[in-house]
Amino acid sequence: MSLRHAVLAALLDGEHSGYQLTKLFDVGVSNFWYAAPQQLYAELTKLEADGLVAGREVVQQGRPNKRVFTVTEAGVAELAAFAAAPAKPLLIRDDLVVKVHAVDVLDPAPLIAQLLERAEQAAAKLALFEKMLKRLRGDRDEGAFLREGERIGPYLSCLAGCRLEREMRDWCLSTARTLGERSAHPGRTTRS
Amino acid sequence: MSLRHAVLAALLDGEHSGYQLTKLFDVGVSNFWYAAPQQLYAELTKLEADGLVAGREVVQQGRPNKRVFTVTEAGVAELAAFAAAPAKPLLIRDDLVVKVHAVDVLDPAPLIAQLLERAEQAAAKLALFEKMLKRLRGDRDEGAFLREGERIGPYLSCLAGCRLEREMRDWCLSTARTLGERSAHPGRTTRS
DNA sequence: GCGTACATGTAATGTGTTACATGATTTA
DNA sequence: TAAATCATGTAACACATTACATGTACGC
Repeated sequence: MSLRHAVLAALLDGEHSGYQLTKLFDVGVSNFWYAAPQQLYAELTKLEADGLVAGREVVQQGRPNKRVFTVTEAGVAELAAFAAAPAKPLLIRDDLVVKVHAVDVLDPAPLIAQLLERAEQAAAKLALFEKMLKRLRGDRDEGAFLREGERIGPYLSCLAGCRLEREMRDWCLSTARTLGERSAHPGRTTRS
Repeated sequence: MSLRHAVLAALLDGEHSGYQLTKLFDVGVSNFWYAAPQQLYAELTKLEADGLVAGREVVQQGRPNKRVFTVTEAGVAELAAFAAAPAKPLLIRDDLVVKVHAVDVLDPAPLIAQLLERAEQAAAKLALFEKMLKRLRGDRDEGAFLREGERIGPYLSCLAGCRLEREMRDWCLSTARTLGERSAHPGRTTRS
């Protein structure tokens, strides 16, 4: 039941439509929550019915109209209750690491390809996150910004995203290298 | 539908009962897949029905009997098909980072407590993983083991777990410090 | 006798994913 | 005119979580 809190937290950054949230949650790991587009539309409907967000129609030229949402006072209260409650443990599920775990009975070639692809995706996200950090802190350096900035939440969560993506990239690259070298010099008994 | 592959991968490490898998998946992030106990029992039943694992009754003294499972040839084939298919993107969901994202409208005190608690948990897991790495590589150094070891999959996935837990620990500590210092010296306009 | 660890499940509920459906407007 | 982006949803299905249920055996 905490998709709603993730949505509320995302809406603190400003008014957004369902579609815009889709994009934010697609980059997603930035705020450590993944959600599919359809989940977001459904959740926004529920949140509005519960009075935690307020919707507003925005008429656009050249594009379909959209509804943008803001967090209400009740929404902030809900977030406060959520933050005070004990945090659930991190939920993580990753195909790729499972495959690597099983690599000894598998053909390593497709895995190496997938690791390199994932490394690239991670590098791209990292670049995106670092750009966002720069934008958030403006001309201040990080220390000063974290001491004096008015809004540091998104910056701090983005730092977490950076750490994750950096490690993901490096792990993928080093794992791909290890597997590649073993394929090139199979100095051990072949299994299967 | 890849809980089954995570289970198959875990069973490559040796015969395990449902209960034992419960413990492995509870430490869990080591192989980057979280699953609740009830999921595992259900999945094992299905896997056995599909012929991907073989169960064997183990009679114990002083304890209830248990059924342990091994991956069959069909199971390995299933894993191979899984590994060859494109990997799904990493799925991550973390309450705690969502809370930090929203910290600017919240009371930071309970959050700081949660961050420190999480840091401790991460440190404990890291220690566990590092012990496991030592056990897996034996007396060889890492480079030699990765070049010459016969079974490196679990080692590589455990390295990923180490990276994640190390970063989680450091991020939690540095975020808690930042929030703590701001509470101590509120040199900015108070909101709300 | 009580709590903890071992050991395994069923059933109900809640959440998330996938497929389908629609339609405007912009760029190639 | 075909594809891409913007924009929002419904419905069916798959999956995960929670609560409940049961029972052995060990150590305190």
